[in-house]
Amino acid sequence: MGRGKIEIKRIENVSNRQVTYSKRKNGIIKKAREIAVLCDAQVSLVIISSNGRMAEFCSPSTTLTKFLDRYHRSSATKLWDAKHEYLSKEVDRIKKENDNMQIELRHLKGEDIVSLKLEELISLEEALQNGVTNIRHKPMELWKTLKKKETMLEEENKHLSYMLHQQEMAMDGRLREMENGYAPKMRDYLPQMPFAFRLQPMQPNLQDKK
Amino acid sequence: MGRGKIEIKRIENVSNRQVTYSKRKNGIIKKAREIAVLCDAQVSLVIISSNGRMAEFCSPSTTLTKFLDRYHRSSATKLWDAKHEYLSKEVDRIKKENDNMQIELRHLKGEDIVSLKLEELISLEEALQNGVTNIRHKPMELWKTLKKKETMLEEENKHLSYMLHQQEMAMDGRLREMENGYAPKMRDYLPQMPFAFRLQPMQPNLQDKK
DNA sequence: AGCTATTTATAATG
DNA sequence: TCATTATAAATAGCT
Repeated sequence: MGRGKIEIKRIENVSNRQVTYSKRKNGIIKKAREIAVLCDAQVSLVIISSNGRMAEFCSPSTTLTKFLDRYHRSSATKLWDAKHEYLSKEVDRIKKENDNMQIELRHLKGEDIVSLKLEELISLEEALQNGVTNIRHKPMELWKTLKKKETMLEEENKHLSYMLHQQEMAMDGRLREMENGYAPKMRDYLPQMPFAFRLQPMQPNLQDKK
Repeated sequence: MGRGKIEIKRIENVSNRQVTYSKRKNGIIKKAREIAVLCDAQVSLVIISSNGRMAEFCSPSTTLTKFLDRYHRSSATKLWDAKHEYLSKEVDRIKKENDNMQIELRHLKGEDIVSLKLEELISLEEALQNGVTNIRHKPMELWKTLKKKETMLEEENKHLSYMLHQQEMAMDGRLREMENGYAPKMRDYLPQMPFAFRLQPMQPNLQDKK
């Protein structure tokens, strides 16, 4: 359509090319508007010239974004998704990491532990015990105190046993001696003996010991 | 360009509209290809008909994505960024959540606690103690066992003290009785007495108690 | 779908 | 760049 027919191939003459671009750009935009109006179609047309200038047409009441959303929905291509793939994967990865930490947290707080295997439970217990140990050594101190109390009581116990043993021996020795002599058999009236003497209490004062 | 001139307004006759759409769609796509080739331009053309079918042209060697990247770069609009905004914010939000959980985990594991305030430390300790309590009650059982041992030992202690007391009383009573009679003073040779009698051990077998 | 009269777009030119 | 114009191309209405 012009003074002469032209072959459809790149126009080498720069100014000729620019002129043709300008004319045809207007032409195609007009056509885009016409088809949009006449046929009630949605049209997105973007043209970038060889020197980088951009022109666009978008059918009325359609922003390019809305339009591309629709494009995405009706198109089988996943070009749009490809652009989002990295971010989406990142989101998924971090969400998974999040979930695992949530679970670990819940376990450390002692919730939801029925699902754990025995080994997991053991290492979890270790982790907790370490936590207990490390946090200003407070729980550890309680633990040590209790342990110390135990040791102390055991020693006290041994001591008392020893004392009791010696007493019994002494007593028995005396009784045997007496059996050969004058006094009645001690064993026979030990139970009925009055409880008259005050004894220094042998159990330690647990609160004062360190 | 046709048998008659037409006004550029929506064609009400449906089949007419569809025919015109089909013809003009081919025309505009041809024009798009021509301007792309002739003028070395990049063209994106997407048309969606009123009945939802989509047609597109994209200049050779330009995927729509690449094209839109270029569009984005040369355009002042932030349409593309807007699409990314949600995902980016999501990433940031979850990363922050992640960090907080990492910190909480470290604290529960007893690391990095110098930075904590006292109240935080206390509630952390409580959380840990709860964890210890709840995990299959194992630490709790240890705790209870130790406590039970303590109670047991204390009772044993009392018992032994009582026995010792009674023995001493009995002994003292006997000795006083003897002092008035024939035997030498018991106290004076108690220490040198032989350890001949076997005594039933009074301390409980700690392993067997429940 | 084709055809074709007619309109429209535009290449060449000034 | 802009206007003109000859001519190619597109297409409305018809079959």
